[in-house]
Amino acid sequence: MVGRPRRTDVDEGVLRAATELLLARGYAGLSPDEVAERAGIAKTTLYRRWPTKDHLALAVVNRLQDHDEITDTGDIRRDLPAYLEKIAAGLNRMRAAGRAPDDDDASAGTVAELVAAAARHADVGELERQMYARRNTLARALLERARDRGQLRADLDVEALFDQLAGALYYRVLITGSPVGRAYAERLVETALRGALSENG
Amino acid sequence: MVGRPRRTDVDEGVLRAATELLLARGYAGLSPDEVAERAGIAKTTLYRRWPTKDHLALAVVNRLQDHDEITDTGDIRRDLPAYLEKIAAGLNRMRAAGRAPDDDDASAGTVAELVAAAARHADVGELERQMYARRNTLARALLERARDRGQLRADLDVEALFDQLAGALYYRVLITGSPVGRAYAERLVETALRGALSENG
DNA sequence: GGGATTACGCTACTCAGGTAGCGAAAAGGA
DNA sequence: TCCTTTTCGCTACCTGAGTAGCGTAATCCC
Repeated sequence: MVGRPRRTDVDEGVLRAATELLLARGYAGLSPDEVAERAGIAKTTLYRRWPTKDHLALAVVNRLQDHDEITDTGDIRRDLPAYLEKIAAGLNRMRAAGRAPDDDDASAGTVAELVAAAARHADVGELERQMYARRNTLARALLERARDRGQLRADLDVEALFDQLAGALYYRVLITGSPVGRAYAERLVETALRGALSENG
Repeated sequence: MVGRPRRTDVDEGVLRAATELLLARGYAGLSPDEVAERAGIAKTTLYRRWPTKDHLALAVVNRLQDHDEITDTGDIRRDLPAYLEKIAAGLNRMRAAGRAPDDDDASAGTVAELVAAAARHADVGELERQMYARRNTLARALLERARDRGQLRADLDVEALFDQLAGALYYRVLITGSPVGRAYAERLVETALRGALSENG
């Protein structure tokens, strides 16, 4: 490596400042100018590391993700709602970013902006998908173990099932604005596990 | 009514121009300046009718929705995939807006921008939800008829089921970037109808 | 101790979405 | 006819995201 090295403390300072701003004022309030000022660097330096505000915002959210482990008690009816609730908690945190504590409008806030960011920049989309990938791998493994144990159908379409569960959560947050919580996670799992057909359907 | 009346032909001209731009160049290429110019009006007039670009874009998409009727043959296994396919077709059309015919990257394009627009402006969100409401009502009625016929469980959670089906489509378009089409719609319905549990689960 | 190379900070700039303010035009009502 | 009201078009402006270009600082290599 040749040339002047990057200051190693800049990334952390920037992400700290950006996190504060994003949580306090939401996506619209995340101003690159102000982040640079708070972090004590020049705006051009900021842009050298994160080429757009969208990139910066994703970096912030990525760092905020708790690297949740999955608990596998052996009973899919317990483990699955618990895991969905974790996903929902993450969504609700992002949904709440930048608004007053008593503000319960339907807006999806930061979640929606990140989805749009992924659509605007191919590389942001790529990173975002990697962020989800670990989580999805865990969930898929959970389902596959339950299937191997004989609790779930041998010919179950695991991908479709997981899309349905995670999808319903995102759908409510992004599209309908309905609440997602423990109770809803349980309804979801119950509906998906039992199926919709009647005995003679 | 007093005062100078609005020109009645402006709305149509603007929406025509905006539709052309949105379909040809995508959301980022939908420039209010250019729309106004093409429609032969002043930019300030445009903003008097649609207060932001997001409002304008929603108006365009709303007009593009085909007011699809639902077909109810009496067999939910046929009707449900058919209906999901219609939703998917709408999503794929928006997904394709503004890109080259051979461009099949994962981006959600206009769909994602509309979701973000709903998050940015409460009234846009409200309108968007109304747009979905009619569709959801139809689907819910379809499911309820099937339940009343005895094809679906009497105690089925219709809301959760619909969230799962529609949610999976949106999830793939917005989050994972996977394709949604006829084949996927059928996997989805099959998985949701049969349920995930094994016989002895 | 020189280059070569890369990062930093600064100033100045572009570009797009959106706004302010004003004079003129098109109506209805007295 | 004149007054009020509202729309229209225009010019000028604001704001926030992002860029160009330059002088200077820090490092590696010879």
